[in-house]
Amino acid sequence: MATLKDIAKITGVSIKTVSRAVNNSGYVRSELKARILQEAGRIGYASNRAARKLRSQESDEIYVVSWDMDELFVRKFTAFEEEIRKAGYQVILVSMHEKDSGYKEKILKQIILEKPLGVLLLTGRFNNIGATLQQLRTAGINCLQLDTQTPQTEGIYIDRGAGVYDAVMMLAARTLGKIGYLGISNREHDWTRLEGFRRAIAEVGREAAEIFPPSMDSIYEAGFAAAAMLVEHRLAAVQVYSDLLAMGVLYGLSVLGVKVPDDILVVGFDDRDYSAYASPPLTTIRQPNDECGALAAKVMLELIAGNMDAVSKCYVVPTRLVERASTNI
Amino acid sequence: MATLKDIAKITGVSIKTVSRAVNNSGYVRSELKARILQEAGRIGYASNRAARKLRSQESDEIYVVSWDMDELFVRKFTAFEEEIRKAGYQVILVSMHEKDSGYKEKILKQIILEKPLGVLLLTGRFNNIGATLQQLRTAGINCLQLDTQTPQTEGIYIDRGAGVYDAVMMLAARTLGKIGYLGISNREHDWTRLEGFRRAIAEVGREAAEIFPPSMDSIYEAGFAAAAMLVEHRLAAVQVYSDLLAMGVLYGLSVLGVKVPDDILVVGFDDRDYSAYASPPLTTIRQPNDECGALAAKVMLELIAGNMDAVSKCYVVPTRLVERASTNI
DNA sequence: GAAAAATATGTCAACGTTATCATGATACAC
DNA sequence: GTGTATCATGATAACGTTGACATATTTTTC
Repeated sequence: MATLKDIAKITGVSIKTVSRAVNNSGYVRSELKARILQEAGRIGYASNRAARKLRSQESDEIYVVSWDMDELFVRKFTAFEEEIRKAGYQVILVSMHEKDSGYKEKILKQIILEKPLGVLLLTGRFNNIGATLQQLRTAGINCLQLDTQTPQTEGIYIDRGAGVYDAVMMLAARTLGKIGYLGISNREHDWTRLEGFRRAIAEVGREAAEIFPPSMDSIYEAGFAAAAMLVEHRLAAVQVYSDLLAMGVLYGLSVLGVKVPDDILVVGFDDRDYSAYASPPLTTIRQPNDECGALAAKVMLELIAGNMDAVSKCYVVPTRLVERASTNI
Repeated sequence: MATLKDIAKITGVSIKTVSRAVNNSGYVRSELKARILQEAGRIGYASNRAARKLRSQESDEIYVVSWDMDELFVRKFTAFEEEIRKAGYQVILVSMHEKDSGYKEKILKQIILEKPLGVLLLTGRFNNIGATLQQLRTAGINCLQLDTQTPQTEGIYIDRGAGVYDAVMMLAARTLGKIGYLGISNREHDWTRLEGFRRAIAEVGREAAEIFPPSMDSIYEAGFAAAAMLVEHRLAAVQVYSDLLAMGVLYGLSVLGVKVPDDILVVGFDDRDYSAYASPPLTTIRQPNDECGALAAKVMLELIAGNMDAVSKCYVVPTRLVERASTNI
């Protein structure tokens, strides 16, 4: 492998000068720099990351900590990774899908030990994400969470209320009957969606119903069971809490012989992969996970650049309504 | 951060002796070693990976190269990652979802430059995966592919033919009518499934049909359009090439007013996340992606341990039939 | 035209680890 | 008792890079 020493020997200057040239730091005559860079390219020089890290005591690695790698995670991650890699840094993914709880602490210690350039917590499942962030910050590590669930004073937040508002306004324009909201019980972050629903209903002055199915083993089953409730309420349209719940609803309705969209319009939330493949394909409110990932990368790069107040801002990302057959009368 | 030097100072021995103790290499009096390790634990010593890599010229990093991170990939990856991390190595994920083709070569060069302990190619989309493997091997890097698609003389391979055979035998036991196979055109690796279908049909001596829908923009649409073909053939049951294709089929059938499973039994292939959420939930042949990932880790660890012929073996992994409502008469 | 500032290069040491070689011990054989 | 393994430790030098500091040279400033 080619080293700075090799280039120094070839060009007849000191190692330090070569270092300055390839790192674009300090002063080097532009003509000399050009010659050095040319030689470097010729012999295929690439900086030894281990040596650089050892000496400079700073790394070019950004850790992404995940809990479960579902598709929503993947969308965020790939967007983040692409942006970070473009900026010349390394992304290291660490997943924590481990059973015992001590594992989390162990991994976290390992990460702090590596003194990475940054850490992105890409999971809402940290039972104490605030404390973890604090722990990283006191260790002097740039860190960021990407939760998007709860409205926050800082961080990246998807405006779910506005998404639901838009969808319900669309439903109101397409039907004359009663519009329902199918939620899930006991979930705090359901609130933002419900708020959007109420705002839209108040604006159009339409008859409405808020339905909360009893919780079951799986969200899908809850949706299946809830289909009968929708029929009872004689809804013309329904906004469902999530795509997964909506999938259950679609199955339940088909078993009951209720046609979508002929008898009832259905809108989901998330835009999961499967929503496009449902029977019928599901209209849904797309969570812009890729945008969030890219945005997180941007904030991280700002942080690395020393712009510390980038993290204390609140970024609100809008959703997008994706219309498919389930609302297409 | 605590270093070997610190421990040496405390215990009053040389750095090298401490190094020997913590690395369990060379000779150290057992009583002294115990004392050193105790001190190391007390002050929270952890080996500096950068320094170790620089000096020893060998790393503890295993790269995983992916193309697209779909859920099947995620299942393989998480299983692989867990096993490798348990063995004390680092896993670094590099995704190549980049447009320009030169990108692949660039990343590959970067990886080789890092001289990692191993590389796992976790993608079938390398247009020349054999050459890439060769390139890595000549660079002296332990490497492995995890394609699972095509039957190979070496590597890990999912026995798709046997999976389809099992499913069709189940269908034959549940119905008396004609059984169909819905494939996709122009795909070489369709062959293994078709072979399984034919073997089962030959065994039960049942009337059968092999149907290949015209290719469309998306697999899902192709399935939707193919529903009519299934009806024309008056099939009692159908084995579909993939879950995605089957999702289209289910939608097409529902529009045509054909009931699943009352009028026709449907079996997919893959066990994607969405299959459990279809209308009705889809019986499918599960690809054991997690097992494959764990197996790949095992082979990789063998390779690292110097057991070079571990990679030249062929590992065949069986599928598993997951029965859901779409075949539940 | 002298002082100050910017430009341009080099020397040396250090980051924390491991490899090489050297040096004692201690044990065992003949 | 001498020779040869085995056991046990240390001194020193790397690995490739960058930081601190030194030293020229050129340019700018008043």
